[in-house]
This record gives sequence, C-alpha cells and structure tokens, in this order.
Amino acid sequence: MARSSVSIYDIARIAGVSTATVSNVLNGKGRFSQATKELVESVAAEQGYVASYAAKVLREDRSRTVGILTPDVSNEFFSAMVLGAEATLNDAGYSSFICNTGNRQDRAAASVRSLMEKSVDGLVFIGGSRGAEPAVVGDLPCVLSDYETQTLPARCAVVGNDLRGMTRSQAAVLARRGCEHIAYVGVGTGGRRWKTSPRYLGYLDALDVLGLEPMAALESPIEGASRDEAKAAVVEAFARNSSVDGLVAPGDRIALGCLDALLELGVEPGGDVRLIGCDDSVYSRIVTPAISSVDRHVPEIAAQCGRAMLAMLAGEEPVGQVLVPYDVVERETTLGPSA
Amino acid sequence: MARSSVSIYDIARIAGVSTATVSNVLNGKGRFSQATKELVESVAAEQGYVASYAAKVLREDRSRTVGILTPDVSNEFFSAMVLGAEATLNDAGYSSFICNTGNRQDRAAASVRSLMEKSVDGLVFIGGSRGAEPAVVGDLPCVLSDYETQTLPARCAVVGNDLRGMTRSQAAVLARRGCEHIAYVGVGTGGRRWKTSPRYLGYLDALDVLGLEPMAALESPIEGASRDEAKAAVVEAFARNSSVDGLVAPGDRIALGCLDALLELGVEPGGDVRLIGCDDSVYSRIVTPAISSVDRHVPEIAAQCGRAMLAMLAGEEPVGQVLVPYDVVERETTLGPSA
DNA sequence: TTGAAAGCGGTACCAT
DNA sequence: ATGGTACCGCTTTCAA
Repeated sequence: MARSSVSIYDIARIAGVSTATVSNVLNGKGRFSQATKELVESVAAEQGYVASYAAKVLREDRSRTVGILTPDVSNEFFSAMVLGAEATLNDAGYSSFICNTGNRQDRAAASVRSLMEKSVDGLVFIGGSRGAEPAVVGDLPCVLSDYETQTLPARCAVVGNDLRGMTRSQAAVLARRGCEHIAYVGVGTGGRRWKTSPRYLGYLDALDVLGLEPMAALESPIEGASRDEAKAAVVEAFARNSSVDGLVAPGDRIALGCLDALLELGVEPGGDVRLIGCDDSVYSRIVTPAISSVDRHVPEIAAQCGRAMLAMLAGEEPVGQVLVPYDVVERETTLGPSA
Repeated sequence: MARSSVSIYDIARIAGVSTATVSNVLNGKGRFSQATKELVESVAAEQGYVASYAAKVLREDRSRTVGILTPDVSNEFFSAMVLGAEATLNDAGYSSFICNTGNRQDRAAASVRSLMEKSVDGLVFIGGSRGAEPAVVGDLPCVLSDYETQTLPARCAVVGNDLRGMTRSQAAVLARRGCEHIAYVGVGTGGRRWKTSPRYLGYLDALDVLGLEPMAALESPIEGASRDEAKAAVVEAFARNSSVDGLVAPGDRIALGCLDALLELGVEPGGDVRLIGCDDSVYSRIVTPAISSVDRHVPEIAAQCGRAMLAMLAGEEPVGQVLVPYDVVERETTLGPSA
C-alpha cells in the first residue's frame, strides 16, 4: 500500500548486477564503470524505483530529519519561525516533522516521544510550552527558542531575543512619550508563572530605572484566545483604575485586544493612552490606528535556529546562547494619531 | 546518535523473554500472562525503550504518516487548513509531514518524492501548485483541496468550495450594491492560466447573468507578494480606465492590496468603488474600512480533507468530490462606510 | 570494478 | 502462553 513494491533487489536483478552496485551507483559512492552507472540508472528510472527511507534509517541509524515543536502554526509568529527554520534545514538536506502541541504538556510529551520513535536527529522547540523534555531527549541535539525551561537538555542551543530587554525597551518608549502609569498586560503568557517571566521582569526593570510605580499588572487566568482576553482584561482594569496611560503588550494579538478595549472605552489610542505590542506582525501595521511594536527579526531567529541545529548535527559543540537583535517600531499608538 | 541504543532485543534479554513476547506485550497483541506483561513493561520503562519506527515501517510497509503539501504555511489560509487536517489525522493516530513547496513545481516534485521515500500512506495537496504528481503517486491515496490538475491521481478525493460559485457570489453582491463596472483582480493566481480558472469563469458567469460587461481584468504577471502586486495593478488600471466601480478579489491579501490602492487613489471604498475579497481572514476584519469577504468554512474543509484521507486509508473507495458551503460576509467595502 | 552476505530492529507465523 | 526465526530494504565491509 504505502510503497511501490519495487525494491533494490528488483533493480539489481533486472540490471544483472548486485544490490551493492545499485546502492553505490544511486548514492554516488564507491567505484563503478560508466556503463554500469547508466544501466542501473536507466533501470531504476524505468521501474520508478523509490528507495525506502525506513530501510535506510534502520540501517544508518540517522534519519536526516528533525522535529520542530510549536504551539500552533496558525499563529503568524510561529509559522514564520517554523517556515524559516525548516528552510534552513531543508537547504542542508534535512526534512522536518512539524508538531503542533497546542501549548499542552501532554501533547508536547507525546510529540517528543513520537519524534524520537521516528529517529529524528534533532529537536527544535519553538515557543511557549515548557515541560519535562530534557529528561527524555537524552543527548539529542536541541534548539530552544522562546522556550522556557528550568533544566536544559544535554546538547542544546538557545536562540532568540533578549526578552527582558524587549519589555524594557517597550516600557522605555512609552515613558519617553510621556506615560507615567504604565501597565503590563500579562495575558496568555502561561498562567501562574508569568510574574517571574523575563518579560515581566524587564517591565519592572524599566519602571524602576524610570522611577515610576508599576501598575497592578493586568492579567487574565485563561490561555488561548488572547485577543479577547486582553480586551476584557483592559476594560476591566480601566473600570478599576482609569489612571493608566501606557500599555505594554507582550504580543500583537494581545495588543490588538488592548486596542479593541481602548476604542470601546472611548479613549484615544496614542493620545490618552499609549500602547506598544510585540512581534511586529501584519496586524499591527494594518489596523487603525497602527500599533507600535517590536520587530524581533523573526527570519533571522529562524535561520539561526536552523544553523545552530545544523552545527550540532555536524558534530560541533552547541553554540550556547544566540541573541538576535530587535527594533522598536513606533506607529500611531505611541506617536499619536497625527503621525 | 539518533536513537537511544536500547532495542527490543535488550528488553527481551533483560526480561528473560523472547522478542516476540516483548513485541506482543508492547503492542497489546497476542496472548501473554499478566506477570509477563508487568515484567516487560517495567523493564521497557526502566531502560527508556523507544521502539524504532523505521524498523516497524520497514516490516509493516505502512508508516501511519501522511504528507501534506502546501505552498506556504505562513499564509494564514494554508496554515489553518494544514492545522485542521493534521488535527483530524492525528486524532486517528496518523502523523503528518508538512512540506512547503513555495508554489514551485520543482520543490513540489522533490517533496512528493521525498514523502514517498518515507513511505507515507497518503498525500494531501492543499492549494495552488499543480504539477505532474498523478504520474508519480501511483495508487497512493490523495486528497486535493484548492488544487488544480488536469489529471487526477488514481485514488483521489477532491474537497473544497465551489470556486466558480464563489466568484459568482462575489460579483453578484457587488451588483446588488449597485456596481455596474466590475473587475476581477486576477493577481497571483498562477500566471498564464488564470483566465481559464474556475474563479475567473465564475466572474464571467455572473456578469453574463447580470447583463454587465466584463472589464478588462486586472492582472499582474508576477506571483508572490500579492498584496503589493494587487495594489500596483489596481492603481495602474484606474489610470487607464477610471469607470471601474467594483472589484472582485480572489483572496484577502489581494483585497488588501486593492484597498491600499483605493485609499492611495483617494476613492472611497464602499462608496465610489466597492470591493469584496475572499477567505475572510483576520485581515479583512481588522482593517479600516473592513473588507467584505467570503467565509470558506476553512475548519470544515480541513476536517473533510482529513476525513476523506482516513476513509481511503481505511480501505474505502475515494469519496469523490466534497463541496463545502461558503458564506458571503458583507462589511464596509460593500455596505458603505456608514455600516 | 563488482558481488556475497551480515545486520539494523522490529513483526508475525509456526512450533512448542 | 511463549519462543524461534524468517523477512522487510538497504548499506557496508570484505573478498574476489
């Protein structure tokens, strides 16, 4: 069912040579005459021969395949990451298995197991869900990006932005534009632990430096549809305390929700209340008013993920940590509507 | 490197049973005592045993894996499709290999080949690129969605919307709102052949029924960044002929480009010129003015793709063609800014 | 330059 | 209930 039934034996038999020779010719290894080469190649083509990867993997104990785990490729940030990492890997002859974990530990664990069964040569973890992977991956090369863990896998590279620095920059921008009551919209970042997250700490850093008082951070316990949550959280927060004049959002979907809230509340984004998101997605550019954001250089992060993996795959030592620069992009929600 | 080195032989030896028994226990097949079961399971767990998929596939000649080919998962329409199809497949115990072809024939062909090497049990083609696959896939079950081909694979289901009907509906909506000079923005749909595409034909259908004259369709030879292309095409078209008062776009990115163009030209979207896109992506909802669009019921298409594949995988006859309904969603660009 | 054969890690048939 | 073993398709020594 799965595979056309013609095997290397068939080719060998029809061509009147041994399987060793067929293998050599088709892989360009070893020595063989030009005549043999042509013969074998023509027979193989004629028969529509497709080599069995399974047999190859079984024999070679390496699959030239890596697993990429991500919460959800329908999220534009993750899909761009996956696409970029995959491209880099592909160029080097590696395929990738993409797994959507839905940000759930059980699915992530199942995926890791399934990937290991498939003899993947490495694992790339992109985004969100943290779990007990290190225990199970053994010495499989791993790349982590935007991934929180307590214990790193044995052979592991970490690539991404300086998250703490990013929120620091976001808050700083708001302050520069005159905000004095800046809140962090801690929605959808993973529940209970977000108050110790690098991003939140960066926010605190900035306020500390600026001599401003941190606002009771806006927060919602639910993960998932972050846009609506964020909206609800902001609306509710303003009902409690309307002195807020700056919002730091850790992602553009959340920022979108903030914008929804501001519009609904009738306050002027970029005027009464300034707002800055993160990821610089298309969304932030096309809404009105356009949302200031942080360009994380996603293509570069993705490529670096791929490269870090390839380096380990080639037997090199893990590169350790790779920091990719980011840029603040100001638009109407910090510059004001006139911009 | 790839796999932890503990094999079924190790488990058998340590547990003091045969490999056959280990296999039976771990797969819940055959007969064995409770004691044996517990023994084997504990040894396996203890040793961190992970079965080799490669060996399994080689032996069973089926991989419980399907290949999903798509132009580009960073496109929100495709990523939603992929995600949905994958989910349905996953629930039934199938993994999927996702391949981004970049809409290029050579990459698609290479991907198909690579997938077949990997003994995938089926192939799902989502979107755009048409090629000579049917010749090479043999009797592998295939699902095609939004995929143009002349010749269908042997075992094949086609699932998606009635494309011709969709553009017909789009044009009809514009006409109902009073448009009399409706143009089809044929950008990025694949170059030379789009004038025979179902979508374009649907547009012609509608104009015919309505007794309107088809406009020289706007067109751009380049594929790719459809938004900017569309903008350029529309701007240029208006320079030539400013009587156009309705635009049918085959996708939201293109619609976005149309909107850009209208705004740049200083004509009022929804007033002077009405516009309707397709796919009902987030974009169409969050821009100002909001773009009317066609909700294609993507989650349902995706699920049907998965189900059609599963049915064939289970040995059933291909379901043939599955048509998924769609809805027109009117927003400001057809209803007018007051809406 | 070519070939014979072992072995990768499972599964399943056939004995016992 | 359990074990022995052939076999899946390929790569890779080692010999010829």
